[in-house]
Amino acid sequence: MRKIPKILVVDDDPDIVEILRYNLSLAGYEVKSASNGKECIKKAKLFLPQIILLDVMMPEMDGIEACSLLQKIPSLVNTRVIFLSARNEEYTQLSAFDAGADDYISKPVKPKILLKKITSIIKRINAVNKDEDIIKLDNIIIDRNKFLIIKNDVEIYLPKKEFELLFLLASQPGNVFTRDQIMNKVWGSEIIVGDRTIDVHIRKLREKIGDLCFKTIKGVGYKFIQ
Amino acid sequence: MRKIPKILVVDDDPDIVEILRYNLSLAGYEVKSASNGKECIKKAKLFLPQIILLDVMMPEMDGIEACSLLQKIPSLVNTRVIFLSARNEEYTQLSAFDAGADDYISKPVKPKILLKKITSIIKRINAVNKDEDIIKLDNIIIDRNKFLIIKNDVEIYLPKKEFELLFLLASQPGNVFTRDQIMNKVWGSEIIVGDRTIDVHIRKLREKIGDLCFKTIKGVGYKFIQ
DNA sequence: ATTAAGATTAAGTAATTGTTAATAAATGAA
DNA sequence: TTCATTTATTAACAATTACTTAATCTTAAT
Repeated sequence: MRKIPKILVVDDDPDIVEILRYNLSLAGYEVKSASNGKECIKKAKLFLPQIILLDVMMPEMDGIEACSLLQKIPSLVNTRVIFLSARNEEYTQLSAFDAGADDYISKPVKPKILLKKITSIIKRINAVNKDEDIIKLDNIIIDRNKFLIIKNDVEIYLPKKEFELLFLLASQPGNVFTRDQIMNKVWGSEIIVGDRTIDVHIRKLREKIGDLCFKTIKGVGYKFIQ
Repeated sequence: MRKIPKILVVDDDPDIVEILRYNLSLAGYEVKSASNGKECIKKAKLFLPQIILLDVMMPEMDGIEACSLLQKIPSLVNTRVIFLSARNEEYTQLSAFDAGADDYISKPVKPKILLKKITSIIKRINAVNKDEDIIKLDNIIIDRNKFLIIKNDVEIYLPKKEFELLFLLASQPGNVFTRDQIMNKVWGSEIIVGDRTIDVHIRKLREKIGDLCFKTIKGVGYKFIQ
Protein backbone atom coordinates (compact mmCIF):
# COMPACT_ATOMS: atom_id res chain seq x y z
CA MET A 1 0.00 0.00 0.00
CA ARG A 2 1.30 3.38 -0.97
CA LYS A 3 1.30 6.39 1.26
CA ILE A 4 -0.66 9.52 0.42
CA PRO A 5 1.74 11.91 -1.31
CA LYS A 6 2.57 15.05 0.64
CA ILE A 7 2.75 18.49 -0.91
CA LEU A 8 4.03 21.67 0.68
CA VAL A 9 2.55 24.86 -0.76
CA VAL A 10 4.61 27.99 -0.22
CA ASP A 11 3.17 31.39 -1.10
CA ASP A 12 2.72 34.66 0.74
CA ASP A 13 -0.70 35.18 -0.80
CA PRO A 14 -3.22 33.35 1.40
CA ASP A 15 -5.74 33.20 -1.44
CA ILE A 16 -3.38 31.29 -3.69
CA VAL A 17 -2.50 28.95 -0.85
CA GLU A 18 -6.18 28.34 -0.27
CA ILE A 19 -6.96 27.64 -3.93
CA LEU A 20 -4.07 25.22 -4.20
CA ARG A 21 -4.84 23.56 -0.93
CA TYR A 22 -8.43 23.06 -2.00
CA ASN A 23 -7.57 21.52 -5.34
CA LEU A 24 -4.78 19.36 -4.03
CA SER A 25 -6.70 18.08 -1.05
CA LEU A 26 -9.59 17.24 -3.29
CA ALA A 27 -7.22 15.27 -5.48
CA GLY A 28 -6.21 13.26 -2.45
CA TYR A 29 -2.93 14.81 -1.43
CA GLU A 30 -1.84 15.72 2.06
CA VAL A 31 -1.18 19.45 2.00
CA LYS A 32 0.69 21.80 4.30
CA SER A 33 1.64 25.38 3.66
CA ALA A 34 4.15 28.07 4.45
CA SER A 35 4.19 31.75 3.61
CA ASN A 36 7.87 32.46 3.06
CA GLY A 37 11.22 30.80 2.43
CA LYS A 38 12.26 30.46 6.03
CA GLU A 39 9.02 28.84 7.03
CA CYS A 40 9.30 26.62 3.96
CA ILE A 41 12.67 25.24 5.04
CA LYS A 42 11.49 24.63 8.56
CA LYS A 43 8.30 22.87 7.56
CA ALA A 44 9.90 20.90 4.74
CA LYS A 45 12.39 19.34 7.17
CA LEU A 46 9.58 18.09 9.37
CA PHE A 47 6.94 17.32 6.75
CA LEU A 48 9.26 15.68 4.21
CA PRO A 49 6.94 16.33 1.26
CA GLN A 50 7.34 14.68 -2.12
CA ILE A 51 6.64 17.99 -3.82
CA ILE A 52 7.09 21.63 -2.88
CA LEU A 53 5.15 24.25 -4.81
CA LEU A 54 7.18 27.38 -4.36
CA ASP A 55 6.46 31.01 -5.11
CA VAL A 56 9.40 33.16 -6.16
CA MET A 57 8.68 36.51 -4.59
CA MET A 58 8.08 36.31 -0.89
CA PRO A 59 9.05 38.32 2.19
CA GLU A 60 11.78 37.14 4.59
CA MET A 61 13.36 34.74 2.10
CA ASP A 62 12.50 34.36 -1.57
CA GLY A 63 11.82 31.09 -3.33
CA ILE A 64 15.13 30.87 -5.17
CA GLU A 65 17.16 31.16 -2.01
CA ALA A 66 14.88 28.73 -0.25
CA CYS A 67 15.29 26.26 -3.10
CA SER A 68 19.08 26.46 -2.89
CA LEU A 69 18.96 25.74 0.81
CA LEU A 70 16.54 22.85 0.32
CA GLN A 71 19.04 21.14 -1.97
CA LYS A 72 21.52 20.90 0.87
CA ILE A 73 19.20 19.04 3.19
CA PRO A 74 19.94 15.33 2.90
CA SER A 75 16.49 14.20 3.95
CA LEU A 76 14.99 16.15 1.05
CA VAL A 77 17.04 14.66 -1.78
CA ASN A 78 13.94 13.11 -3.23
CA THR A 79 11.72 16.15 -2.88
CA ARG A 80 10.81 17.90 -6.15
CA VAL A 81 10.54 21.66 -6.24
CA ILE A 82 8.08 23.25 -8.65
CA PHE A 83 8.15 27.01 -8.90
CA LEU A 84 4.86 28.81 -9.39
CA SER A 85 5.48 32.39 -10.27
CA ALA A 86 4.09 35.47 -11.91
CA ARG A 87 7.60 36.48 -12.85
CA ASN A 88 8.24 35.12 -16.28
CA GLU A 89 11.52 36.76 -17.16
CA GLU A 90 13.92 34.24 -18.59
CA TYR A 91 16.66 35.01 -16.08
CA THR A 92 14.37 34.33 -13.15
CA GLN A 93 13.48 30.95 -14.59
CA LEU A 94 17.10 30.16 -15.29
CA SER A 95 18.19 30.99 -11.77
CA ALA A 96 15.34 28.91 -10.45
CA PHE A 97 16.68 25.90 -12.31
CA ASP A 98 20.19 26.72 -11.16
CA ALA A 99 18.88 26.71 -7.63
CA GLY A 100 17.69 23.15 -8.19
CA ALA A 101 14.14 23.57 -9.43
CA ASP A 102 12.47 20.63 -11.11
CA ASP A 103 9.94 22.75 -12.95
CA TYR A 104 8.81 26.33 -13.37
CA ILE A 105 5.17 27.12 -14.02
CA SER A 106 3.92 30.61 -14.83
CA LYS A 107 0.95 32.05 -13.02
CA PRO A 108 -1.92 32.07 -13.46
CA VAL A 109 -1.81 28.36 -12.79
CA LYS A 110 -4.28 26.13 -14.52
CA PRO A 111 -5.29 23.74 -11.77
CA LYS A 112 -6.07 20.81 -14.06
CA ILE A 113 -2.69 20.97 -15.73
CA LEU A 114 -0.88 21.41 -12.44
CA LEU A 115 -2.63 18.33 -11.10
CA LYS A 116 -1.64 16.31 -14.14
CA LYS A 117 1.96 17.39 -13.77
CA ILE A 118 1.94 16.43 -10.13
CA THR A 119 0.42 13.07 -10.96
CA SER A 120 3.13 12.48 -13.50
CA ILE A 121 5.89 13.43 -11.06
CA ILE A 122 4.46 11.24 -8.33
CA LYS A 123 4.24 8.39 -10.81
CA ARG A 124 7.95 8.73 -11.58
CA ILE A 125 8.88 8.97 -7.93
CA ASN A 126 6.91 5.85 -7.09
CA ALA A 127 8.22 3.94 -10.08
CA VAL A 128 11.77 4.27 -8.93
CA ASN A 129 11.99 5.09 -5.27
CA LYS A 130 10.54 2.34 -3.31
CA ASP A 131 10.80 5.14 -0.79
CA GLU A 132 10.14 2.70 1.97
CA ASP A 133 10.75 3.95 5.43
CA ILE A 134 11.21 0.43 6.63
CA ILE A 135 13.93 -1.90 5.47
CA LYS A 136 13.23 -5.52 6.21
CA LEU A 137 16.01 -7.98 5.74
CA ASP A 138 16.55 -11.50 6.93
CA ASN A 139 17.24 -10.86 10.58
CA ILE A 140 17.22 -7.12 10.80
CA ILE A 141 14.45 -4.54 10.49
CA ILE A 142 15.32 -0.89 10.17
CA ASP A 143 12.41 1.41 10.87
CA ARG A 144 13.03 5.01 9.99
CA ASN A 145 9.74 6.23 11.47
CA LYS A 146 10.61 4.88 14.87
CA PHE A 147 14.35 5.34 14.47
CA LEU A 148 14.59 1.80 15.61
CA ILE A 149 16.51 -1.27 14.62
CA ILE A 150 15.28 -4.72 15.47
CA LYS A 151 17.95 -7.34 15.17
CA ASN A 152 17.14 -10.91 16.09
CA ASP A 153 14.09 -9.61 17.96
CA VAL A 154 16.18 -7.23 20.03
CA GLU A 155 15.47 -3.51 19.86
CA ILE A 156 18.46 -1.32 19.23
CA TYR A 157 18.36 2.46 19.28
CA LEU A 158 21.04 4.36 17.44
CA PRO A 159 22.05 8.02 17.41
CA LYS A 160 20.99 9.92 14.34
CA LYS A 161 24.15 9.79 12.28
CA GLU A 162 24.76 6.15 12.99
CA PHE A 163 21.18 5.42 12.07
CA GLU A 164 21.36 7.36 8.82
CA LEU A 165 24.57 5.64 7.87
CA LEU A 166 23.14 2.22 8.57
CA PHE A 167 19.93 3.10 6.76
CA LEU A 168 21.84 4.20 3.70
CA LEU A 169 24.08 1.16 3.54
CA ALA A 170 21.22 -1.24 4.23
CA SER A 171 19.03 0.38 1.59
CA GLN A 172 21.04 -1.55 -0.98
CA PRO A 173 22.60 -4.51 0.74
CA GLY A 174 25.70 -5.71 -1.01
CA ASN A 175 26.26 -2.52 -2.90
CA VAL A 176 29.28 -0.42 -2.23
CA PHE A 177 28.83 3.18 -1.19
CA THR A 178 31.85 5.37 -1.71
CA ARG A 179 32.95 7.69 1.02
CA ASP A 180 31.79 10.59 -1.14
CA GLN A 181 28.34 9.13 -1.52
CA ILE A 182 28.12 8.49 2.20
CA MET A 183 29.31 11.99 2.93
CA ASN A 184 26.72 13.52 0.65
CA LYS A 185 23.79 11.45 1.73
CA VAL A 186 24.38 11.33 5.45
CA TRP A 187 26.09 14.64 6.11
CA GLY A 188 24.98 16.68 3.10
CA SER A 189 27.15 18.47 0.63
CA GLU A 190 27.60 21.65 2.59
CA ILE A 191 28.94 20.08 5.74
CA ILE A 192 32.60 19.23 5.69
CA VAL A 193 33.94 16.93 8.33
CA GLY A 194 37.21 15.15 8.71
CA ASP A 195 38.39 11.96 7.10
CA ARG A 196 38.03 9.74 10.09
CA THR A 197 34.45 10.64 10.92
CA ILE A 198 32.95 7.96 8.72
CA ASP A 199 35.34 5.37 10.07
CA VAL A 200 34.37 6.09 13.63
CA HIS A 201 30.69 5.78 12.86
CA ILE A 202 31.29 2.52 11.04
CA ARG A 203 33.20 1.40 14.11
CA LYS A 204 30.23 2.13 16.35
CA LEU A 205 27.90 0.29 13.99
CA ARG A 206 30.16 -2.72 13.93
CA GLU A 207 30.09 -2.69 17.72
CA LYS A 208 26.34 -2.39 17.97
CA ILE A 209 25.05 -4.27 14.93
CA GLY A 210 27.78 -6.76 14.28
CA ASP A 211 31.24 -6.79 12.83
CA LEU A 212 30.41 -8.99 9.89
CA CYS A 213 27.64 -6.78 8.58
CA PHE A 214 29.98 -4.12 7.32
CA LYS A 215 32.58 -4.82 4.70
CA THR A 216 35.32 -2.37 3.86
CA ILE A 217 36.31 -2.15 0.24
CA LYS A 218 39.63 -0.44 0.50
CA GLY A 219 40.05 2.53 -1.73
CA VAL A 220 36.36 2.42 -2.58
CA GLY A 221 34.01 2.50 0.38
CA TYR A 222 31.79 0.36 2.55
CA LYS A 223 28.93 -2.01 2.05
CA PHE A 224 26.35 -3.69 4.19
CA ILE A 225 26.08 -7.44 3.88
CA GLN A 226 23.35 -9.62 5.28
CA MET B 1 32.29 7.71 -15.12
CA ARG B 2 28.88 8.52 -16.45
CA LYS B 3 27.59 7.90 -19.93
CA ILE B 4 26.63 10.75 -22.24
CA PRO B 5 22.86 11.27 -22.03
CA LYS B 6 20.90 10.51 -25.18
CA ILE B 7 18.06 12.61 -26.50
CA LEU B 8 15.65 11.79 -29.32
CA VAL B 9 14.17 14.81 -31.06
CA VAL B 10 10.91 14.20 -32.90
CA ASP B 11 9.43 16.87 -35.16
CA ASP B 12 8.26 17.00 -38.75
CA ASP B 13 9.78 20.43 -39.23
CA PRO B 14 13.44 19.92 -40.21
CA ASP B 15 14.34 23.42 -39.08
CA ILE B 16 13.18 22.81 -35.55
CA VAL B 17 15.00 19.50 -35.49
CA GLU B 18 18.16 21.26 -36.63
CA ILE B 19 17.95 24.03 -34.04
CA LEU B 20 17.37 21.53 -31.25
CA ARG B 21 20.07 19.20 -32.49
CA TYR B 22 22.53 22.07 -32.61
CA ASN B 23 21.81 23.29 -29.11
CA LEU B 24 21.68 19.86 -27.54
CA SER B 25 24.83 18.60 -29.22
CA LEU B 26 26.64 21.71 -28.10
CA ALA B 27 25.52 21.02 -24.57
CA GLY B 28 27.14 17.61 -24.81
CA TYR B 29 24.19 15.33 -25.47
CA GLU B 30 24.01 12.57 -28.02
CA VAL B 31 21.14 13.46 -30.33
CA LYS B 32 19.11 11.49 -32.84
CA SER B 33 15.94 12.56 -34.59
CA ALA B 34 12.72 11.32 -36.12
CA SER B 35 10.07 13.13 -38.11
CA ASN B 36 6.88 11.40 -37.03
CA GLY B 37 5.40 9.14 -34.42
CA LYS B 38 6.09 5.87 -36.17
CA GLU B 39 9.70 6.69 -36.73
CA CYS B 40 9.91 7.88 -33.14
CA ILE B 41 8.83 4.50 -31.79
CA LYS B 42 11.21 2.64 -34.04
CA LYS B 43 14.22 4.77 -33.21
CA ALA B 44 13.43 5.01 -29.51
CA LYS B 45 13.52 1.21 -29.21
CA LEU B 46 16.99 1.09 -30.69
CA PHE B 47 18.45 4.30 -29.30
CA LEU B 48 17.07 3.98 -25.77
CA PRO B 49 17.26 7.70 -25.05
CA GLN B 50 16.91 9.20 -21.60
CA ILE B 51 14.72 11.94 -23.02
CA ILE B 52 12.37 12.26 -25.99
CA LEU B 53 11.40 15.73 -27.20
CA LEU B 54 8.13 15.19 -28.97
CA ASP B 55 6.06 17.39 -31.23
CA VAL B 56 2.28 16.98 -31.07
CA MET B 57 1.16 17.50 -34.64
CA MET B 58 2.92 15.26 -37.10
CA PRO B 59 1.99 13.22 -40.16
CA GLU B 60 1.65 9.42 -40.02
CA MET B 61 1.25 9.31 -36.25
CA ASP B 62 0.87 12.25 -33.88
CA GLY B 63 2.84 12.79 -30.69
CA ILE B 64 0.09 11.87 -28.28
CA GLU B 65 -0.46 8.49 -29.85
CA ALA B 66 3.27 7.90 -30.05
CA CYS B 67 3.62 8.76 -26.38
CA SER B 68 0.92 6.27 -25.44
CA LEU B 69 2.70 3.56 -27.36
CA LEU B 70 6.07 4.45 -25.83
CA GLN B 71 4.66 3.82 -22.35
CA LYS B 72 4.06 0.22 -23.27
CA ILE B 73 7.66 -0.49 -24.22
CA PRO B 74 9.42 -2.00 -21.21
CA SER B 75 12.88 -0.93 -22.26
CA LEU B 76 11.72 2.67 -22.19
CA VAL B 77 10.31 2.79 -18.67
CA ASN B 78 12.97 5.24 -17.65
CA THR B 79 12.68 7.45 -20.71
CA ARG B 80 11.10 10.85 -20.10
CA VAL B 81 8.83 12.38 -22.72
CA ILE B 82 8.71 16.15 -23.05
CA PHE B 83 6.18 17.56 -25.46
CA LEU B 84 7.14 20.62 -27.47
CA SER B 85 4.12 22.04 -29.16
CA ALA B 86 2.56 25.10 -30.68
CA ARG B 87 -0.85 23.84 -29.62
CA ASN B 88 -1.55 25.33 -26.26
CA GLU B 89 -5.18 24.40 -25.76
CA GLU B 90 -5.71 23.00 -22.33
CA TYR B 91 -7.27 19.79 -23.57
CA THR B 92 -4.28 19.00 -25.73
CA GLN B 93 -1.97 19.39 -22.76
CA LEU B 94 -4.22 17.30 -20.58
CA SER B 95 -4.33 14.47 -23.06
CA ALA B 96 -0.58 14.67 -23.42
CA PHE B 97 -0.19 14.08 -19.71
CA ASP B 98 -2.78 11.33 -19.86
CA ALA B 99 -0.69 9.73 -22.56
CA GLY B 100 2.24 9.66 -20.16
CA ALA B 101 4.04 12.93 -20.80
CA ASP B 102 6.51 14.15 -18.23
CA ASP B 103 6.29 17.74 -19.33
CA TYR B 104 4.65 19.97 -21.89
CA ILE B 105 6.45 23.02 -23.22
CA SER B 106 4.82 25.55 -25.52
CA LYS B 107 6.57 26.68 -28.64
CA PRO B 108 8.41 28.85 -29.31
CA VAL B 109 10.92 27.03 -27.15
CA LYS B 110 13.52 29.05 -25.30
CA PRO B 111 16.66 26.98 -25.75
CA LYS B 112 18.31 28.06 -22.51
CA ILE B 113 15.31 27.11 -20.44
CA LEU B 114 14.87 23.83 -22.28
CA LEU B 115 18.49 22.99 -21.57
CA LYS B 116 18.10 23.75 -17.89
CA LYS B 117 15.03 21.55 -17.72
CA ILE B 118 16.87 18.74 -19.39
CA THR B 119 19.80 19.13 -17.04
CA SER B 120 17.47 18.94 -14.10
CA ILE B 121 15.76 15.82 -15.44
CA ILE B 122 19.06 14.09 -16.16
CA LYS B 123 20.22 14.94 -12.67
CA ARG B 124 17.19 13.21 -11.21
CA ILE B 125 17.62 10.19 -13.45
CA ASN B 126 21.25 9.83 -12.49
CA ALA B 127 20.56 10.28 -8.80
CA VAL B 128 18.58 7.07 -8.79
CA ASN B 129 19.45 4.92 -11.76
CA LYS B 130 23.02 4.05 -11.35
CA ASP B 131 23.93 2.40 -14.59
CA GLU B 132 24.36 -1.25 -14.07
CA ASP B 133 28.03 -1.85 -14.38
CA ILE B 134 27.91 -5.59 -14.45
CA ILE B 135 29.80 -7.83 -16.84
CA LYS B 136 28.26 -11.25 -17.15
CA LEU B 137 30.20 -13.95 -18.96
CA ASP B 138 29.92 -17.70 -19.06
CA ASN B 139 31.28 -18.54 -15.65
CA ILE B 140 32.30 -15.19 -14.28
CA ILE B 141 30.31 -12.17 -13.16
CA ILE B 142 32.06 -8.91 -12.50
CA ASP B 143 29.89 -6.53 -10.52
CA ARG B 144 31.21 -3.05 -10.23
CA ASN B 145 28.45 -1.91 -7.88
CA LYS B 146 29.34 -4.57 -5.39
CA PHE B 147 33.04 -4.58 -6.24
CA LEU B 148 32.72 -8.29 -6.39
CA ILE B 149 33.68 -11.09 -8.73
CA ILE B 150 31.71 -14.29 -8.78
CA LYS B 151 33.54 -17.11 -10.46
CA ASN B 152 31.92 -20.53 -10.57
CA ASP B 153 29.63 -19.38 -7.76
CA VAL B 154 32.54 -18.36 -5.57
CA GLU B 155 32.85 -14.79 -4.39
CA ILE B 156 36.23 -13.19 -4.94
CA TYR B 157 37.24 -9.80 -3.63
CA LEU B 158 40.04 -7.93 -5.33
CA PRO B 159 41.97 -4.80 -4.41
CA LYS B 160 40.98 -1.73 -6.37
CA LYS B 161 43.67 -1.74 -9.03
CA GLU B 162 43.35 -5.43 -9.69
CA PHE B 163 39.61 -5.06 -9.95
CA GLU B 164 39.86 -2.16 -12.36
CA LEU B 165 42.33 -4.05 -14.49
CA LEU B 166 40.14 -7.13 -14.63
CA PHE B 167 37.08 -5.00 -15.31
CA LEU B 168 38.81 -3.33 -18.20
CA LEU B 169 40.10 -6.51 -19.79
CA ALA B 170 36.81 -8.34 -19.31
CA SER B 171 34.82 -5.48 -20.77
CA GLN B 172 35.90 -6.74 -24.18
CA PRO B 173 36.80 -10.38 -23.88
CA GLY B 174 39.20 -11.50 -26.55
CA ASN B 175 40.32 -8.01 -27.38
CA VAL B 176 43.88 -7.02 -26.74
CA PHE B 177 44.55 -4.00 -24.57
CA THR B 178 47.96 -2.43 -25.00
CA ARG B 179 50.03 -1.51 -22.01
CA ASP B 180 49.43 2.14 -22.82
CA GLN B 181 45.67 1.66 -22.86
CA ILE B 182 45.78 -0.21 -19.59
CA MET B 183 47.99 2.45 -18.07
CA ASN B 184 45.64 5.21 -19.11
CA LYS B 185 42.43 3.56 -18.08
CA VAL B 186 43.48 2.00 -14.83
CA TRP B 187 46.12 4.39 -13.58
CA GLY B 188 45.23 7.56 -15.45
CA SER B 189 47.42 9.61 -17.65
CA GLU B 190 49.04 11.71 -14.91
CA ILE B 191 50.30 8.90 -12.81
CA ILE B 192 53.51 7.36 -13.99
CA VAL B 193 54.61 4.05 -12.63
CA GLY B 194 57.22 1.57 -13.70
CA ASP B 195 57.00 -0.99 -16.45
CA ARG B 196 56.66 -4.02 -14.22
CA THR B 197 53.65 -2.74 -12.32
CA ILE B 198 51.15 -4.05 -14.83
CA ASP B 199 52.89 -7.41 -14.94
CA VAL B 200 52.63 -7.80 -11.22
CA HIS B 201 48.94 -7.01 -11.23
CA ILE B 202 48.35 -9.47 -14.04
CA ARG B 203 50.26 -11.98 -11.97
CA LYS B 204 47.93 -11.48 -9.03
CA LEU B 205 44.90 -11.82 -11.26
CA ARG B 206 46.23 -15.04 -12.74
CA GLU B 207 46.66 -16.34 -9.20
CA LYS B 208 43.18 -15.35 -8.08
CA ILE B 209 41.06 -15.70 -11.19
CA GLY B 210 42.91 -18.33 -13.15
CA ASP B 211 46.01 -18.56 -15.25
CA LEU B 212 44.22 -19.35 -18.45
CA CYS B 213 42.01 -16.27 -18.38
CA PHE B 214 44.80 -13.89 -19.23
CA LYS B 215 46.75 -14.18 -22.43
CA THR B 216 49.92 -12.24 -23.01
CA ILE B 217 50.48 -10.92 -26.49
CA LYS B 218 54.15 -10.25 -26.48
CA GLY B 219 55.08 -6.79 -27.59
CA VAL B 220 51.46 -5.75 -27.60
CA GLY B 221 49.55 -6.24 -24.40
CA TYR B 222 47.08 -8.51 -22.66
CA LYS B 223 43.66 -9.92 -23.28
CA PHE B 224 41.02 -11.64 -21.25
CA ILE B 225 39.74 -14.93 -22.62
CA GLN B 226 36.75 -16.86 -21.42
C1' DA C 1 72.58 -18.38 -29.01
C1' DT C 2 71.20 -13.94 -28.34
C1' DT C 3 68.15 -10.66 -26.94
C1' DA C 4 64.16 -8.36 -25.68
C1' DA C 5 59.96 -8.78 -23.44
C1' DG C 6 57.56 -10.66 -19.84
C1' DA C 7 57.16 -13.46 -15.22
C1' DT C 8 58.12 -13.99 -10.59
C1' DT C 9 59.34 -13.10 -5.94
C1' DA C 10 60.20 -10.62 -2.03
C1' DA C 11 60.73 -6.51 0.14
C1' DG C 12 60.08 -1.62 0.70
C1' DT C 13 56.99 2.25 0.52
C1' DA C 14 52.78 4.52 0.36
C1' DA C 15 48.06 4.89 1.20
C1' DT C 16 44.04 3.79 3.56
C1' DT C 17 41.52 2.38 7.34
C1' DG C 18 40.97 1.12 12.44
C1' DT C 19 41.05 2.41 17.15
C1' DT C 20 41.14 4.97 21.20
C1' DA C 21 40.60 8.82 23.85
C1' DA C 22 39.90 13.61 24.26
C1' DT C 23 37.08 17.54 23.12
C1' DA C 24 33.19 19.99 21.32
C1' DA C 25 28.47 20.30 20.40
C1' DA C 26 23.88 19.16 21.10
C1' DT C 27 20.20 17.50 23.79
C1' DG C 28 17.33 16.95 27.67
C1' DA C 29 16.05 17.11 32.53
C1' DA C 30 15.75 19.41 36.99
C1' DT D 1 18.71 28.49 32.97
C1' DT D 2 22.27 25.19 34.41
C1' DC D 3 24.01 20.81 34.73
C1' DA D 4 24.32 16.15 33.21
C1' DT D 5 24.30 13.16 29.58
C1' DT D 6 24.56 11.75 25.07
C1' DT D 7 26.27 12.28 20.51
C1' DA D 8 29.48 14.00 16.99
C1' DT D 9 33.92 15.13 15.61
C1' DT D 10 38.81 15.33 15.73
C1' DA D 11 43.51 14.09 16.62
C1' DA D 12 47.03 10.94 17.21
C1' DC D 13 48.77 6.90 16.32
C1' DA D 14 48.48 1.83 15.16
C1' DA D 15 47.47 -1.62 12.00
C1' DT D 16 46.54 -3.21 7.76
C1' DT D 17 46.43 -3.52 3.04
C1' DA D 18 47.70 -2.20 -1.43
C1' DC D 19 51.03 -0.67 -4.68
C1' DT D 20 55.42 -0.34 -6.66
C1' DT D 21 60.04 -1.51 -7.41
C1' DA D 22 64.21 -3.99 -7.85
C1' DA D 23 66.49 -8.00 -8.73
C1' DT D 24 66.49 -12.13 -10.91
C1' DC D 25 64.64 -15.72 -13.74
C1' DT D 26 62.11 -17.53 -17.84
C1' DT D 27 60.46 -17.61 -22.35
C1' DA D 28 59.93 -16.95 -27.17
C1' DA D 29 61.39 -14.99 -31.45
C1' DT D 30 64.90 -14.24 -34.66
